[in-house]
Amino acid sequence: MEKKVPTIKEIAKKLNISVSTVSRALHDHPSIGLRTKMQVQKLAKEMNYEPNQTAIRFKQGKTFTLGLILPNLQEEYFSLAISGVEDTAFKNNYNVLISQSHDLLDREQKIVETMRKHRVDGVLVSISKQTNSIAHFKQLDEYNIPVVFFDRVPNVPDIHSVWCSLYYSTVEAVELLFAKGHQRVGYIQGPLSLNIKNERLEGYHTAHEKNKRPINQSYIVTTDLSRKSTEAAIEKLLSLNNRPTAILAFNDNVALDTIQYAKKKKLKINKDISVVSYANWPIISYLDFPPVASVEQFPYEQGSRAAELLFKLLDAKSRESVLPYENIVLKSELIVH
Amino acid sequence: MEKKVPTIKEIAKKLNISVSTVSRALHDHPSIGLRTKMQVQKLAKEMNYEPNQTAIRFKQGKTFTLGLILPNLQEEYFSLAISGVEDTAFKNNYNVLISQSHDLLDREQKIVETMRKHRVDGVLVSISKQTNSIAHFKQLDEYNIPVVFFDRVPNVPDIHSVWCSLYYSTVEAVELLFAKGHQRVGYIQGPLSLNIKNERLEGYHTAHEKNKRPINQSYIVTTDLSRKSTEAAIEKLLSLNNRPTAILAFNDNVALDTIQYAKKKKLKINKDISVVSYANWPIISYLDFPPVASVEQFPYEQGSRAAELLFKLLDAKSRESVLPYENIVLKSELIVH
DNA sequence: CTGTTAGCGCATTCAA
DNA sequence: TTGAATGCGCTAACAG
Repeated sequence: MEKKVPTIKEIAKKLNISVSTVSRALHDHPSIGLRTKMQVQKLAKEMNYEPNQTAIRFKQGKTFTLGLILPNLQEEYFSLAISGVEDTAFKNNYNVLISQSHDLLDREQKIVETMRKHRVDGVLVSISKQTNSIAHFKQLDEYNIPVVFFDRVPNVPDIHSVWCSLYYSTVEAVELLFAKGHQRVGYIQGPLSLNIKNERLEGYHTAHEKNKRPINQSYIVTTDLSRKSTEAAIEKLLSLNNRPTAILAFNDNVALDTIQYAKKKKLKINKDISVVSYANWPIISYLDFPPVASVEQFPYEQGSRAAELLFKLLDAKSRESVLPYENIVLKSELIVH
Repeated sequence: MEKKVPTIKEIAKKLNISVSTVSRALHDHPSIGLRTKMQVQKLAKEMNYEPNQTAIRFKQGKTFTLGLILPNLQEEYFSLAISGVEDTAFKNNYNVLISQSHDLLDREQKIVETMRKHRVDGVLVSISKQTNSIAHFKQLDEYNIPVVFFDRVPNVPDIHSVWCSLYYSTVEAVELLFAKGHQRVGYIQGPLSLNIKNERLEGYHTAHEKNKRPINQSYIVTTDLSRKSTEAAIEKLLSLNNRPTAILAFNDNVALDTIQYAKKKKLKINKDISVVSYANWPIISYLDFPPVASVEQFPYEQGSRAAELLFKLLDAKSRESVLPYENIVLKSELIVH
């Protein structure tokens, strides 16, 4: 009942040749006679021979698997990144082992441990919002497992990374709001751990400077991304004497919470208050009053570029060479709705 | 620079004992002297010994990996299912290899091939909407790789499956609409391939019968789940003389398209027309006019139950026994918003 | 209670 | 151009 999976040994026996010849024939080794090679390949196909991956992995000391650590899978943003990683991995005949940190540092640390034990060949990671040290990733160096950070990248030197620069789009976004006549633009920033490359804030500043507008520090508030915290933040903004008429929200999630809260407070969206946001979820097209614009960060491309970089590192490693740290920066785009 | 990973051989040498003794000691084999066992375990810890998974996989002829095939990862629904599968897999020290069929039959077939080549120990699948034959899954039987279908389950005998029954919730949903005074309830059904266990339709019928309402066949329309098709379907309903005042939508996606289209046609949601839907996306809480109710299908639980069933099958297999086909049916719940 | 041995499937080195 | 032999790390059958 169980179909027996053939091995090179059986092919060898049937053809009365040695296993090494079979192995070489199957790999198009140059020093194999055309006749034998053809014979072997023909029989292999007939017998439905398929190399035993577990054996190869064992022999090569590689798993042909890369670990992908994400904060979560719920956000479509990350699931698009997965597709980018998977497509690239597939092209390289690699598997992807996905794990969610659920934005918890200790889970992230455990995942790294698990992946190391499973001997993944390399790791791609978008860090959790609690991650304030990357010691657990640095530890992988000792095992010669390369790591590429992407999207959510820690602000430390000597790492490989791929991320999307938000600076120019942010300037553009704030200037768009100015152009629409908004005098006072608030900014709801995310947790500091995710803000280390504070490009949103820099862009916010630049836009104000370029347009000779003063910055009111009370227009800048912070959320830890929980709904409650976001509501507290927006509440702070709305209760100001001269409250902002437009808001730059850390991401679409924050934007949604902001919009909902503002509506609850009887504010008319896009009239009393406008929102610009980051991420560009497809879902926002279903909103009655969507953000006026979104900053697209190309998660699919970030994922595939990160995977490509990782394969470059793996390739170098197999040639016993070491590449310098590389930091790839993509450019975001402002999408006006 | 590269940290050398110790093996049992080295432990054995250091203690002047044999590798098999080390192996047994590490596995708490009963026939090992307490002293030696302690010694071994102590040294192993000191040396940071970690068993080489690739070697074990090779030796055992197992990958300790299960394949998970999903239509896509974008829908939060499926990402919750992933979490259910992963948590259960983790408890069993298994890895999960995830792939997306993107609702295409040929991709699904290729994925099955790939997973077989990678020698996954078992497969979990929620079929694509094009899947009209499960020959590619049946083929896995010959390799003794068990398959569990879940959520989107084909309507054929002799399979293992886990799904969520929608019948009672659908009756409840339609009766809720009746109770709210709706005389005419339309139904936008999905593609036939996903409708084989037509529980939505059955529930729709039952509710009408129970309440002695005739069924108007023109109130039942079909979408292939693309936006265009959904719009055509709702257009059909809205252009009827006696158009429905409430709609049962195949899922939240269809519900969103329906609501948006109705708004475009200047209908007041929840007044001129109400919607009930399946899936209960968190996102709908952000809508100004969400569906009046949703049928929750517990994707996380479906995923974990499916994984548990698969492990039961794997366990039986390792004992050379074969279990009868099992079909686990969960019950959906109507969530009124 | 412990050691010896064999072997999983494959790639590869060395020898012919 | 091909074959024989080796070993990757581990488990388990068999022997003591």
